[in-house]
Amino acid sequence: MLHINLSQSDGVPLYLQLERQIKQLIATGRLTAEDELPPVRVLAQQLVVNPQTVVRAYRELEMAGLIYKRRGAGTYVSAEGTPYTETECRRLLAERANSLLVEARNLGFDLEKTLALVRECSIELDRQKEGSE
Amino acid sequence: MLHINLSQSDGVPLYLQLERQIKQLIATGRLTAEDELPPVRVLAQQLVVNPQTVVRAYRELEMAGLIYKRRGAGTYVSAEGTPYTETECRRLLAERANSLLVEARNLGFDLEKTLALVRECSIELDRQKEGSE
DNA sequence: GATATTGTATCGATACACCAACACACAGGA
DNA sequence: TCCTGTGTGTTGGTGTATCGATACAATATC
Repeated sequence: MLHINLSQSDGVPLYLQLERQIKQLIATGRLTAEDELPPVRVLAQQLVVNPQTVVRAYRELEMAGLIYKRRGAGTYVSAEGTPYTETECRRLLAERANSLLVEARNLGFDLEKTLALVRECSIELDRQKEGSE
Repeated sequence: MLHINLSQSDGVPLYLQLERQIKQLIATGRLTAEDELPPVRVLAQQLVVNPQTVVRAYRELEMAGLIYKRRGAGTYVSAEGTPYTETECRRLLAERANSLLVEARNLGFDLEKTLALVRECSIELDRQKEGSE
């Protein structure tokens, strides 16, 4: 069961959110060569999204060379995955952290208040995760 | 001169990015009642975006009661500016925090490591801020 | 071969961003 | 008083992207 979280309200297209998250799973080795991805219908149902949206994400990932598909069989991680380095991970996350911090600051949340919020969200995420496993 | 930054690549619709940032400017008092917003064409040129995109953002903000428009005159911040309640702020930030956490988790960062990163970024932001003031 | 499972193709509704032409408000001169 | 120019927001139309619904085609399994 992949841990993927899609937001309907943040404006980023669903297929793009999905594509990015799968990319990260591959990049960090949580999905490795020859691992099987869920069938489009299954993942679609899990994410409460149209199968075509998953198809779109899979297609983009295939074009990027990260996965390959075999009709009737399934979708698999290809061997050529090029995981991000630790440094790249930090850079990616730092960008997100920065936009969170800027927005928090604009809304009157200081650092400690923001950190507390992140902690709360983390607990909430864990709770959801447990419930679904 | 409003300093607003739109990203063409993060997937969020331009009008929505614009709308959110103006909302924040109002929420934090950088724009206050009766302040005049730039004409749609001017802001559009500044942001290198179509005037209609600004129109869209202004329209949404007007429907939210945050600004009002006078044809031939301009666009102004309305007096009733109550952009966000404390609850709404939390909800907004919680969404950002969630996407950060999901991405962090996917990239192999646990909670504590993520919090440490956020702290670092905050320090870095402060340093930049000092430099530019 | 028959059937289930998987990905694929096509179409429609809606949203986004752009472009061009329009309509209103105001100021200043005839 | 009228006209006209400039500045403002407004309206309608086009192309592309997103997302969904449905029917299709290839492969695996028995």
